[in-house]
Amino acid sequence: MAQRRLDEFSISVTKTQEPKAEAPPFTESLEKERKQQGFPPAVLENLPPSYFVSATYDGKAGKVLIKLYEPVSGRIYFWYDNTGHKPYCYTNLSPYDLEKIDRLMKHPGFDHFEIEEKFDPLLEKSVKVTKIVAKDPLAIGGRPKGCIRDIIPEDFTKVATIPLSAESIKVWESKIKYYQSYIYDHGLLPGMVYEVKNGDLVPKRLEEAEKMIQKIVGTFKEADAEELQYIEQWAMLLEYPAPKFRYVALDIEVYSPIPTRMPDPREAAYPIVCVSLYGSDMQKRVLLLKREGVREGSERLPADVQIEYFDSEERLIRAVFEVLWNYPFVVTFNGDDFDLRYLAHRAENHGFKRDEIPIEIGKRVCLLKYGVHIDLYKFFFNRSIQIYAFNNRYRDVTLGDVGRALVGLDKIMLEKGIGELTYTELAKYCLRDAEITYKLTSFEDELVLKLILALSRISSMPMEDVSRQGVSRWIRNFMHREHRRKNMLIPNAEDILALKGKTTTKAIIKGKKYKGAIVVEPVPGVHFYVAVMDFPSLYPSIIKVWNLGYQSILCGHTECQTNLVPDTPHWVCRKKRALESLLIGSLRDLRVQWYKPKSKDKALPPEVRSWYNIIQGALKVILNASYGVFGAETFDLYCPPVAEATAAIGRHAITQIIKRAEELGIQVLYGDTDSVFLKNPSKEQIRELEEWTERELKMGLDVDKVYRYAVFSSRKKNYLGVLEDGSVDVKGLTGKKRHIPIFIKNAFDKMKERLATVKSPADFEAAKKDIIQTIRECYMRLKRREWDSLNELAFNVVLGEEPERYTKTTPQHVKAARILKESGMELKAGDLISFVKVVNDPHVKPVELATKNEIDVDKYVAYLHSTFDQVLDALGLDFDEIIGLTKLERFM
DNA sequence: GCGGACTGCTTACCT
DNA sequence: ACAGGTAAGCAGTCCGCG
Repeated sequence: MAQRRLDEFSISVTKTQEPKAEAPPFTESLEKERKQQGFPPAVLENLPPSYFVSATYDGKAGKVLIKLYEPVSGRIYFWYDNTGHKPYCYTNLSPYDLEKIDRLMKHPGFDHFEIEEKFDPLLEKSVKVTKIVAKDPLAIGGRPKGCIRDIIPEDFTKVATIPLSAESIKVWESKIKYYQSYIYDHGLLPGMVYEVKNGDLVPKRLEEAEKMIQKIVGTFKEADAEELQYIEQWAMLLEYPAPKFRYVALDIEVYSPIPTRMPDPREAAYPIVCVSLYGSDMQKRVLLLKREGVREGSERLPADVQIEYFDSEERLIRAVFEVLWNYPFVVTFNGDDFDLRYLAHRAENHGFKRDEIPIEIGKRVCLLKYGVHIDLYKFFFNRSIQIYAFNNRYRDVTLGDVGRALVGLDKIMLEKGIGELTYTELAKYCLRDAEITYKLTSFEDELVLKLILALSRISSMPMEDVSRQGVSRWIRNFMHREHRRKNMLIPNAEDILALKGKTTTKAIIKGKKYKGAIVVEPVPGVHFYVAVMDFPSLYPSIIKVWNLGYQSILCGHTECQTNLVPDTPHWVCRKKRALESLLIGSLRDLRVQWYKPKSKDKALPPEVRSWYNIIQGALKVILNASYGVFGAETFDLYCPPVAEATAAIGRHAITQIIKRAEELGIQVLYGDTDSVFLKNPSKEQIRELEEWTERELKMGLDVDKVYRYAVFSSRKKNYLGVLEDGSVDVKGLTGKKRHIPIFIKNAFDKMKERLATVKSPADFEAAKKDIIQTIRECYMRLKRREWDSLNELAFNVVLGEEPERYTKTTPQHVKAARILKESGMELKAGDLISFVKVVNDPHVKPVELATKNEIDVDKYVAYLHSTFDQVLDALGLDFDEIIGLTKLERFM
């Protein structure tokens, strides 16, 4: 019932009668109109419910600027700070001392001092600090020299009346982006709904969402008051509805005299010959530059595509800019480094005035003066997004691969260079790229934008930042937000490290900082009925249950020193909850107890399920990284003993489970980090194990899945399991690695399909025969050189670095890359190298350059051998025997 | 000069 | 710029070998 009301309500607030603010075709009158209206868009005294989508510091105005997206009109409105908030940092020097620092007092950006009482989480007590308030953010930090944050420790040691070490002079919070600091101080929530009333920015309260939040909070019966507070806070961020977005996908094509070379966007030396725009209002436009000697082309484009020819490039660019002044969201694939950068520089080359260019060029990003630019390349490149949000469905971060994997749409292959295409060929090619970019944004009900919105809410970051930065920044920012909310000083990384930096365990891998998880030696063979039990989000659970955080680990109380982390000398505070423990713990609880199950609940309307699915995905990404960040030097709250303690407790937990399972008479076949694979356990045994874990470890242990049967070799992280429904899990086997030749992969997949049909031990005999057949066939085809194309034999390996930067060794793919480079190919880190193994000297060759006869067939047979060995061992088969038989046959 | 044992580098994977 | 653990293949080194 409540669910339904939520839905109705979201309609009345955000349902945008399909925003109809159409992208107007280029007209000079429209541009005039815009100028008359004035830019930025009129700051209204009153604005209907709108989404906080972006924030920045406007240097000209000297104020924070917040961009609000109003979904009914589909427009962006600007709101400028009217509270007089100013940038600042803290120090432990008194104003009296600070006044002695000449360079500070005379600094043009210095404003005034204030004295504040803050809680110092490392000293575990309240302290008086001086707030140094500045006129502009760059005065605090950001300029290479002469910033307030550097001046203080540099100069005070000289003027101090008593000798002081530089380390004892502290400056805090000087590296926080000003608009973030503003967001935290005003308790603003990016991604949420606001109104402007009499010029003030005020949160919009949505009754139905609020009711839902209370309902959710009510289901957490075991949480204490402090935990409930956090659960409620998160639930608010996650329950408020998302808008329908109005956006346009943009892609440009540039003429290049050398077809294989990408034109440099910083020089923008060549003309932009085509721009495609694909809008959420279903506008599809292709803007083409008229050039001499280019033919029309015979193909036709779909009727709903609007083709526009331009005599001058300048007018074409103006038409594109009109669109960039119009849409609230502009989506590109690599627009930061190419499309927008090129457009902006090309416009400069044409003599456009600065305020005619709607693009703000940064070092690594390109933002829009009006709307929000989302660069999907940056977003999909994010490893956490790739793995956890999209389950590794795409492997290369290219428009073609991501498009193929997520929306079933590939790039158009070109046989010629851009300069040699006819107008229609060029239009088609360019439009397809914009179409893929558009569909990557629109698919599954605008999943990508909604995911970014959800992450923006969780992390308190503008959508642009959240889509470009990594998970450690998201986590850092919500932790910073909570420090400010609780009036805690945000500690400096070096202070945390100096006080709590030591690790004590020894990593198995050379060069790592501490010991990680346990992997159980598998029991080789085929096992029927295998139940996999695991701890749902083990590490976040540990952080919650054990109260882990930089404050609580190795705390100052002697009474807590007996609360030891197993396998380490570290102790954990018993008196006060750590922020991280509360934040991560409450997020975990919400995902496990509410969003994950509800996203699959058929009783809920599909829109709610789909939103919940996005939320649980966003939470998954964050939770999966929430332990790792403590062990990452680049994380602002880096605290190695917290990471070490988490892993140690994890080892303890799985060890206890294994011990208990064996005591219950269950055979443990395998286990990794947070899971145990149990051979044919009874219902009672499972229940006992669950109950024991809950009671003794205070953590949940669930049956994650049940394999009809599983195949283990003696290798860890290598197995194959067939589920009840016949689907097959393949983990770590060479046959699924992406670098292996398709030729071998196909044979492996054939075996996999055959294994999926095996239901009982008796079925195995027939399956084995078929598998033998498959292998023999593959072997014979190799020996007889019967493959369709050399591509089938190509290994595909990613170049981790520029080819020249391999100095220690020269791996095969680098050899191939260097050969390619000699033949004029441009190669950089991240490129995929396809090569085959050949008989003659360097023993590798890029596929493009190789011929059939030089293939080293024996190398491929050896590879086939090792790929299949991982499974054959367990099935009691022997590769050599399989091959040997065929040799015998040939003999007879 | 060559092969085997060994270490280290690199990539791709697992949780 | 989340962590550590594992597999595999190859490059490079060292050592013994009349």
